[in-house]
Parts: sequence; structure tokens; C-alpha cells
Amino acid sequence: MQLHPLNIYNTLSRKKEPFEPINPPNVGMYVCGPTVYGDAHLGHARAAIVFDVVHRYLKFLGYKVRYVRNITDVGHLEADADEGEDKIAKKAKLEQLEPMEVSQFYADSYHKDMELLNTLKPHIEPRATGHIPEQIKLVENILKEGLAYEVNGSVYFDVLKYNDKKRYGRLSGRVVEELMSGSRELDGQSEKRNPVDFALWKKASPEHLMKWDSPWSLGFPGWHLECTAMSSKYLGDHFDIHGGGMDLMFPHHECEIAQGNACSHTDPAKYWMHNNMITINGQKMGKSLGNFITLQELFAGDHKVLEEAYSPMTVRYFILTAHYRSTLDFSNQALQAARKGYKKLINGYRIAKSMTYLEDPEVEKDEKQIGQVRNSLEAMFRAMNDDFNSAQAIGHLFNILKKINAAYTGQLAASVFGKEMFDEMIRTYVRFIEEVLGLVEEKPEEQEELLRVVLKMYARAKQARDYDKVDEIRNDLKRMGILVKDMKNKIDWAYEE
RNA sequence: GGUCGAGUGGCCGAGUGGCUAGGCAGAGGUCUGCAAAACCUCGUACAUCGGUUCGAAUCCGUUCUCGACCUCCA
Repeated sequence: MQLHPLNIYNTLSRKKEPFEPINPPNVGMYVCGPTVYGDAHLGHARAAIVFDVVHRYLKFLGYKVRYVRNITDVGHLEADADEGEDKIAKKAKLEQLEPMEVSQFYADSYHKDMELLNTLKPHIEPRATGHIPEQIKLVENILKEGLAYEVNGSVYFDVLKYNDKKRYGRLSGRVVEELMSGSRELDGQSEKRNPVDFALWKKASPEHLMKWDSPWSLGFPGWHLECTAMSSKYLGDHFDIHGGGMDLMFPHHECEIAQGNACSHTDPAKYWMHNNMITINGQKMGKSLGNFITLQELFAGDHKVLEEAYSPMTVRYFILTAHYRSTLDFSNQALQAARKGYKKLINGYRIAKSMTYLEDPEVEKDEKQIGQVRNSLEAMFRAMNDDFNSAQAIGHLFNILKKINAAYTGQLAASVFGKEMFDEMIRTYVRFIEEVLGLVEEKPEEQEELLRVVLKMYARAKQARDYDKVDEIRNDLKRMGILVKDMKNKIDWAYEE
């Protein structure tokens, strides 16, 4: 059924490449998850949703995906590496909790948000603290390869030595010589031989809370090691897709590539995918800048820049209307427009699910209509196959929706499409919303029955030409965000946009 | 400073050489007791200057503006 091959933009080659899994039909996908020391924000939502759609679409195409997304529950060091503080430990001290209590709390919170956003759960969600032995083993391997050195109980990756064998910086377009000249002077305190080296194992200071025994010291693993340990454990040394935010490209993913090559002499991933950032007023939103909006705040409308609350599906739709490699600017206006767009799409989904083909012997098939639907359907999948261009796909989806709406309201007879095309249009629309975009209706289930009762009364009042009553019901429902739709031969409802 | 990317109609946002993106807002129309929804029609958009080409938002160069990465960040 695949009309066009799937192409993926590979950061490694800076080109779109045909997607050819290493072991079809299996696909291994690893995505960098959150560091759990705070509530998830819009940026986390973007990464999670983007790769959720990648996962969903691969599944839709028939691939057997193993999706691994880690939880980082050892805080990467803040500030200068040598005197830095562990983020989770810092938070734990502040709140007088066990570090594990902190990471558990925010991991739970993250999961709650991701569920609201209707992202499919990863098949494996490993934690860094659960893979300390694997990480120690990796350090040993890299030492054995002669690409790391130990100083005072800490172990560092020797980037210069590695660079002689295999170029460091291929992913992010860095050149080691330039990194060397561009980096700050060593302050003399550093144990690193070169400023570009990075830690594989750090000896813990006495007040450090999270520490483990190792051949070198009581300490903790370096901050790029966990992903190498967990991806190789669950997906092998060479797997299909590695994803994450653009901000992780350097140094995090660069280090992963170096570590992977040092240990197993192969690049960890075949395709590297990076989603772009969300901006607020044109500026990157991020923890370090303190200008982020958490998802809880967004869903509750509880933040000074928010004019109102925005539902999880509004956020999901908003994120999918931009291509994942473009920056996406947050604004109330954009979110409000997104909410309307989402409602329009989901109203179409509601009616499409209820529609069946009705032959009208008076009406002939209209090749022009059929052609338009066929073109839109094809274009929609072509867009998805072109590096997961959900924004463009949604554009085509709206064109399909117009046909569905027209058929639903009786402005076009279903017969103009013919049974075959009609059924395909309806089925594809529903499946695309459900399985690929992952959009769901936001309503309590009991509401449906209740509405049916009210609409019956409405219809009766109308029959009796009791227009005062008709208006009253309509207004009452409107206050609840429900629109009454009068048509030639039926009455239905829709979410107010 | 180095590296990379971006500037599209009132707003958001696709689009890499010719073929209507789409959504929101706005105007007109069909339908309707009225309205809403839905459907139809409407915008002569592509930062600037120059170049390549039969033809450029799309390729090349100039200028301006903005952003990201280079330190933890999705």
C-alpha cells in the first residue's frame, strides 16, 4: 500500500535518505527522554509528540517498532564540570527528599502529562540508575581500547586520541581543532588533559548524594554514558533511529557516537533525527532561560503569559501543524487558532465514524470529485513519507474533511464518490486521525447519551414550532461549548470552535 | 568570534524552478423560522538589492534583521 518510499532527514549526512531498516520489518528507535528534576514543559511535549508520530507512522506502515526512551534520573552536572552540582541531588537537598523521591515524583508527573497528550508508551523505558553496572562496563571497555584515562578516581574520554582514528564532531559539524582553540583556558583545577574531553566516570565529593562503587572510586557515571549503555543493551550496538532535541546534538549525541565507536567500532544509529525548539516571542524556551511554560500550567491556564487554558489535544495539534525540524513559536493567538483547527478536525472524525455509504440511484459518480479525493489522500501520505511532514499532511487532511462534511450535510451525495472511494476516504480519515496523528476526542463518555436526550427535546420543540424553547435549549448547550446543528433531515451536535 | 539555520499575505504555518498548501481572522454567497455549523467564492504573500533561467518564494551572490549551537537543556 506504500505508494512512495519513506525518506528521513539524517542529521549525520544532512540529507534526506530513503529509510531502509537494518533488519526489516523490525525497527529499533531510541529517543532521549527527560531528566526528571522538574515538571515537563512544552519543549518536552514537542519531542515526545514528534517521536510519537514517528513511532505511530512506522507502525502504520507495518514495521515492527521497538521504541526505547530513557529516563535520566541521575542529574547531569550543572555549571562547571568540576565543581558542578547534580540537579536532582540539588533539588533533593532543597526539598529535603531522597534523590530517588525527586526523580520518582517528576517521572510520574511526566508520565501523566504524556498520557494526556496521548503519546504511546515506549516499549522500554530504562532508567540511568538502573544501569550502573552496564555503564561501568562501558568505561572499562573504553579504557581497554586506550581511549580514556583515569585521574584521581575519575575517568575521562580522550577526544584527541579518538579523533586520530575517527573524526569527532561529524554529527554537529564540529572540528576538534576549532573546538580546542575556541574553548576557554583550563583553570588549572581541571583534571582533564584537554578541554574537549568529557567525563565517563566522576569521583563523588563527600557531600554528593548519589554515588556508586566502581573500580575507580565511589562516584557516578558521566552524563553521556547512560544513553550508550541503554541503547546498546536494548537495541544493539547498531540500530535504526536515534532521536532527540536539537540541543542534544552537541555535545550529548556527539559523545554517544564517540563512545559507541570506541566500544563497538560502529556508529550507534543509522539515522539521527533532531526536533527543533519551541520559541516564545522568538526566543528559545528552556529551563536554563527560565522562560518555559510547564504542561500543567498550559493545561490549567496558570501562567502569566497565558490568556487561557489550552487542552492537551490543542497542544498536540499545535505541535503537529509545524514540521519537526522548524522552530515553532508559541503565542496565545497561535494556540487559539490551533484549538479551532483541532475541533474542526475532530468534529469531522466524529461524524466520519458514524457515516456509511448510501447509494443514490439518481446520482452518477463524479470523476472530478473522485480525483480530488484520491489526490488528497495520496498527497497526505506523500507528505508523511517526506520526512514526516505532518504539517503538510494535515493541510491535505482538511481538504478531505471538506468532502466528508459535504457528504455528511447532504451538500454532496455520497454516490458522487462511488462506494469504493467513499469508504476509503472515510476509513483513511479516521485511521489517520487515530493511528497516525494520535488525536482523540476530549469529552467525558457519558456526555454522548445525555446529549441525545436533550436533542430529542430540541427536535420536538422544533416540530411544535415552540421557538422560545428551541432557542433556550440551543443557548444552554452553547454555554457548555456544544453547538446544535440543524440540517435538512436531521439534527446533530458539534463542539463549538 | 566560530559553526549552522531562518526571514512567506492581518496571524500561524507548509512549500527547493513552472502545477490552488492548509488553519485562524476578514468579505460575499448557498442553506436556515432566526442563528450556528457545513459548503462555495474572494487575498494578486514570499526581508533587500542584483544575477542565472523561457520561467524563481524556490538556484547563485550582496545587504539587513532574527535565532540556535559552541556550558546543562526537548
